[in-house]
Amino acid sequence: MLTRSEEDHIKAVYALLQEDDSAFTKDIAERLHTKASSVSDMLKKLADKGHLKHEPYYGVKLTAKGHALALQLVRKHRLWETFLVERLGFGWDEVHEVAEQMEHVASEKLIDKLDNYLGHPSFDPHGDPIPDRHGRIRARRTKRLSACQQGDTVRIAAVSGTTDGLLRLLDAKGLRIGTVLNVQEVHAFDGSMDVKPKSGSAFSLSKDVSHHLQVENA
Amino acid sequence: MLTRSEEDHIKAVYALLQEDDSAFTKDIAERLHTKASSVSDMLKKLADKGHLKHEPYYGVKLTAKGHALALQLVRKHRLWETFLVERLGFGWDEVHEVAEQMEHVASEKLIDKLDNYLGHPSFDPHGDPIPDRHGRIRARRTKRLSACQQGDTVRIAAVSGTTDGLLRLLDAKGLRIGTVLNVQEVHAFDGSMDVKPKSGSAFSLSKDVSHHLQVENA
DNA sequence: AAAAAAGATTAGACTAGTCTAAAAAACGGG
DNA sequence: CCCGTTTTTTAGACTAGTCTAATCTTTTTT
Repeated sequence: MLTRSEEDHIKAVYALLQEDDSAFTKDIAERLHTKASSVSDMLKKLADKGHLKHEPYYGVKLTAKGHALALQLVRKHRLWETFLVERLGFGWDEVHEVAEQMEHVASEKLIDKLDNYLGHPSFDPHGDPIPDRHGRIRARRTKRLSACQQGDTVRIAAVSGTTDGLLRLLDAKGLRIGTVLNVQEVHAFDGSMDVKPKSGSAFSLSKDVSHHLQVENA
Repeated sequence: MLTRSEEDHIKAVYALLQEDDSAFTKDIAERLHTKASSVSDMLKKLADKGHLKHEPYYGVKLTAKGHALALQLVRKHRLWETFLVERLGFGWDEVHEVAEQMEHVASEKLIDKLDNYLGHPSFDPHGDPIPDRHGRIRARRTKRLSACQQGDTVRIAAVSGTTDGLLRLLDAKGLRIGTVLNVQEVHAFDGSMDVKPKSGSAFSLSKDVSHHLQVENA
C-alpha cells in the first residue's frame, strides 16, 4: 500500500513527463508545494520500492509498475471529476481540489462501479482522456491552439494544465469542449491570436490561453 | 482543520456516548484498533482544542463544538453509504469501510450537493438517521428487538452497531429495513426468540442478533 | 576556463502519531 | 479495609514526513 504522499509524488512525476518529457526534483517540489529536499527523500524511497528510476541530477522516469499506478490515479481523479460535474452539478472550475482528495480513496470495486455508473466515459469535463481499468487511453491527435495557423478551423478537445482561473475565463468567453473556432489572425509580436467561434463574433486570445487549449481539426 | 485521526477519535466518542452514555479511554482504543496510551494523548489534544471534556478516570463528554462536529461526520458517512448502496449498487454489508474513507473528504459544498442529489434522505441503508446540514436528526421511538415481548408485532427500523457478518446473516434470513415481524416466543435461558415474518415461516434469532435490531411498533 | 548561478542532495532538527513498558489511580471481592 | 486487578496516564522510543541550512554537482556566464 502506498501513502497519500507517495501517490502524490508519482502523479506529479507522471504529469511532468507528459508535459515536458522530463521530471526534475525542483519541478516536482513546485507542483506539490513542497521543498526539493523533501522530494529528494521521497524519490529515493519510491525508487527503492520500484516505482521509478532516479538518476540524480538527470531526472526521473517511471517504471512499468509506477506508470501503471499513475494511470490508475489519473483514472480515479478524472472519473471523480466527471461525477462531480455531470451528476452533482459542480462547475468544471470547482472540481480539481475535491477530486484530488477523492482519488486517494482506496477501493478497486468503488472505481469500477463508479465507472459503470457514469457509463464508461472516455473523457473528463476538461476533455482529458480517462484511462480504462487496464490503463488504456483513447487515442486522439490533438495539437495546441497556439500551434495553429491563420485560416485553420479546429474544435476544442481539451483544456490542459488547468487552473481554475483559466477555466472561468473560458466560461466567460463562451469557450467549451467541442466549440469550433476559426483562426483569423496570429500576431507575431506577442503570440496572441484572433479567433472566431462558429456562431458569434471574433475576439482575441493571449498566448497564455491558446497554449493550454488542445484542439483537433474540425 | 482537524486531522483524520482527530476526526476518528471524535466519532468514536460520539458513537460510544450514543450506545453506552459513557466513553472511556480503553473503549475508544478498542474501537479504533489502537492503544489506550495513544488515545490518552489524543484526548488531551482534543480537550485543548475545545472539542471535548476529559475527566481522567471518569470518562469523556463532547462539548457543543465537538458534538456538532461529530454530527457532521456522521452525516457525511451516512450520505456516502446511501450513495454507495442506492446509486452504485453496493450491498449494505460492503459499504462501511469505503464510507469511512470518503467521510474525510473535506468540502461543505460537496456534501450539500450530494445530499441534494440523493433527495435529502432521512435514513441510510442500515436505517440509521442522517443528520441534516444543521445537525438535526429525524426523531423516532424505537427499541431493541431483544426488549420485545411475546406477541409484539414490530417493524425493523435499523440495524445498529453493524458488522458486515451480521448484515449478511440478515440478508440470508430475508430480514430487511421495513420487514414486519411477530414475536412468537422468547426463550429465557439464552435470550433467543422465535419470530415470524408477515409472509414466510417462523425462525429463531439469537440474542446477539435481536440485540442489534432496532424496531418500532407496526 | 574560472566564477557564479542554479539545482540536487545530505545532515540535522522538528512534528504528529503511534507503540511498549512502567507508574499511578480507581475499583471490587474477600 | 486492604490487596489485586483493571484502567489510565506518563515516559521514552520509533517512524514518516517535512523543513532549513549546508554541501555537492551541473550548467551558464563572462
